[in-house]
Amino acid sequence: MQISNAEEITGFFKALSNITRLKIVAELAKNDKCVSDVENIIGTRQANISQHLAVLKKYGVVDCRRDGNMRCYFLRQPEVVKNVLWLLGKKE
Amino acid sequence: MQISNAEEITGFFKALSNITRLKIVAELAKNDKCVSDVENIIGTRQANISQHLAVLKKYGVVDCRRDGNMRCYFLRQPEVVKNVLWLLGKKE
DNA sequence: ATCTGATATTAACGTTTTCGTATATTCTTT
DNA sequence: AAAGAATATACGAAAACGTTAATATCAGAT
Repeated sequence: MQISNAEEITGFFKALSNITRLKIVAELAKNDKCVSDVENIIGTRQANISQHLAVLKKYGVVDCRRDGNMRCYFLRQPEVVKNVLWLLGKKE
Repeated sequence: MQISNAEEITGFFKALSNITRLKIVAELAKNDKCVSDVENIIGTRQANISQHLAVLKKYGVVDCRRDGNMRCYFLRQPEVVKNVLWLLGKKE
């Protein structure tokens, strides 16, 4: 097992190491969502959701596009994320 | 995508979100190793390696067995770990 | 019983995360 | 232009993390 891009990989893990961000990512795995959608589902303050989305974006897990005055967030590598979560869900 | 055991999953990510621990895990994916083996390969002080191994153990990523006065560490779910790392290695 | 090698634990300290509050930005509508 | 809705950013306090150095533990050999 060779780890070439270790920084990138630890970044991915860091991004998903917070329970709120994990929930956000699990939601985005279903479909793209704007910030207020996420806010309603997760039940956390808007500013905090935005902060977590910024972290996820910083580590390359998500990206977003404008849609009116909303921003629509989506997974950059949906299949990778889904497979990883599936593997861990199956764990023991 | 349903996340039932979110705590456990974020724990796994937290465990692997540090570059030293990622390296340790990548080494253990090759074969089991005692602390001094890891120390030599990673090139970090013994105390630090032990601490990181303790974190990995706390989050259920590794476990260990005694072998004389050494401790032999190994991955608890080698296939899960290998598959996750493989997926991320293939990213983009 | 003591010494030694291997590993673990603890304390201290600087750095990073997390989350709240407040404020700013940007687009849309009027 | 002004107001309102949606989102982002700034800042500060508390908690968590990472590293080093020092010390403790524990199994095996003498």
